[in-house]
Amino acid sequence: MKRELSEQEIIRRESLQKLKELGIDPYPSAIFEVNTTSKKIIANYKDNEELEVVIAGRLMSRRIMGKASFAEIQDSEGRVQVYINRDEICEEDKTMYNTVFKKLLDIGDIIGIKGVVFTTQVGEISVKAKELTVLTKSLRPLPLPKIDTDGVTHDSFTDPEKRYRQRSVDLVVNPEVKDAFIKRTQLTNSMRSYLNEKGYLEVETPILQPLYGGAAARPFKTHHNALDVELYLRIANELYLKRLVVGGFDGVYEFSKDFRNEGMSRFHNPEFTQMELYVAYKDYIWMMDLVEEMVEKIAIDLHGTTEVKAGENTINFKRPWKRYTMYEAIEHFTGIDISKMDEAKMSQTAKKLGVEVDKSMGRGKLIDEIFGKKCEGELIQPTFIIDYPVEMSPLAKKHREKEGLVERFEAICNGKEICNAFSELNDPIDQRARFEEQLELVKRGDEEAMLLDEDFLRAIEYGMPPTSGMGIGIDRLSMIMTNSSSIQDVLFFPQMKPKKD
RNA sequence: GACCUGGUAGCUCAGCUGGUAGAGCAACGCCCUUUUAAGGCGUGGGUCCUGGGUUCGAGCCCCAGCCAGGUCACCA
Repeated sequence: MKRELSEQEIIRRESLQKLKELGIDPYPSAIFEVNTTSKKIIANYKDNEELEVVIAGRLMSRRIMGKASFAEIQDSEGRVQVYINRDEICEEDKTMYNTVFKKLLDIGDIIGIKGVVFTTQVGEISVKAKELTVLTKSLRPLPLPKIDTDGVTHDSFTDPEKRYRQRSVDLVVNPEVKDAFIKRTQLTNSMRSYLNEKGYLEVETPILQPLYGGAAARPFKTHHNALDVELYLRIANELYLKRLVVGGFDGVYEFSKDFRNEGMSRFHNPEFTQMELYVAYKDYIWMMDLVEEMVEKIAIDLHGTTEVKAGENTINFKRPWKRYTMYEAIEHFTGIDISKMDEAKMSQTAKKLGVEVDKSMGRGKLIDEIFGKKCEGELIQPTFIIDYPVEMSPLAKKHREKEGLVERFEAICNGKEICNAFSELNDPIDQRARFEEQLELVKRGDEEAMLLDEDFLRAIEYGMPPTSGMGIGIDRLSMIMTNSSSIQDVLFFPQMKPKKD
């Protein structure tokens, strides 16, 4: 597996060798004690102050003018210019400047600078180097975008394939990419602290499961050698969290990586993150209030306001959000009241609305299709859609008043579902019947129908208190909160096809 | 999965109607002690995504494939 090295890589390896010959370790082990950052230097420097600093980072540009040079160092917070004068970093022996800095260092190398902050004649806050330390030699040339005085970027590294496949490089040369990921972590921190303040317990449940459940999706299959059993990667954590509610935890939540063996798109990655929450003695109406409050708080924590820009739209998470029943939403967007229609009439109506129908579709599926085609994309401001057909929701409790519906809601925002919740079905006899209906679907070839989980049924036969449960898509919410149009922009390492070569 | 677009130097890209493979930056060499995307002068660098085909001749045309992006479908 020998790779042909490019000219520039060969040169860098030769420089590496020469550094070693000069007795300089290109990969030293000792601590390099940094005492500030680029950002702090620029923010805090006052003229005429004798400020000694030690910084470290990547060498990102070099302007050599004989015996003096300017370079830019990029650390975790930004860049600062360094002034390197031959006679300031060298005593008698000028090797450190003439050979090491000018010849053997390359853009991308990680160096440490000890020096004094000053302002150049042109007025740029810089560090005058007194000591230069090689911390890591870089063996590959970085793609190197440059920004000119008009703010125009030249040679920017934008090829999405290369960016996603080589995120390390992307982060080095496009530091603004970091911002979305920092926001994403702030989002989960904000959510976690909200839930903790409410007294709910963060837990962990299995990713490797003998039976998958809790959602309608095709799973990834794997194999445990020692036990010689097939296992599945979880598609949801619902059934395990409910077992914990049976066991006496009244409020549990989990941030979970879930895995679905389905198509990919800018909204779908095979592994994605959800937060699921289950609270005993509550119902779905109560949960709507919680979702509103929590997401509003997240928007404020991240942006200092409830208004968030997402593409063309400005989304306002301020409470209260609009609430429509599914029938109301359909009537609102199509002008047709389908609530009293039978299956035949509804099928006709769907066809008229341009929805593709086939004979296998029951009433519930038709409603869902009409909603998906005619309403979901129109809902830009956060909106709750309430009361779903029972056929689509085998784990939700039947509606306390409305025949054929369940107590379920989704939160829709920017035309996409971000949250799904219901009053959890805790009647074990009904739950068994619903699983059996799902099994009928499996027999008819539905690859996404749920499996009957006997162990879960046994748990709720002991009695699960009335419970409200909710799942919220962290990737989708992150996309909205960071104004990203693709899920790949909020995942460090989105799934890509392996390169064949 | 379908359709559209793209894949050329380390990076960003040009390459006409099929006729010797190009530019800027980066690299390398020399000069230069406060510069600002790019100081000056000079030099080297290519599996034109892969495999077939047409042709005297293919980066360009044709076929098949790989990878990516977009749109749609699928995915509550």
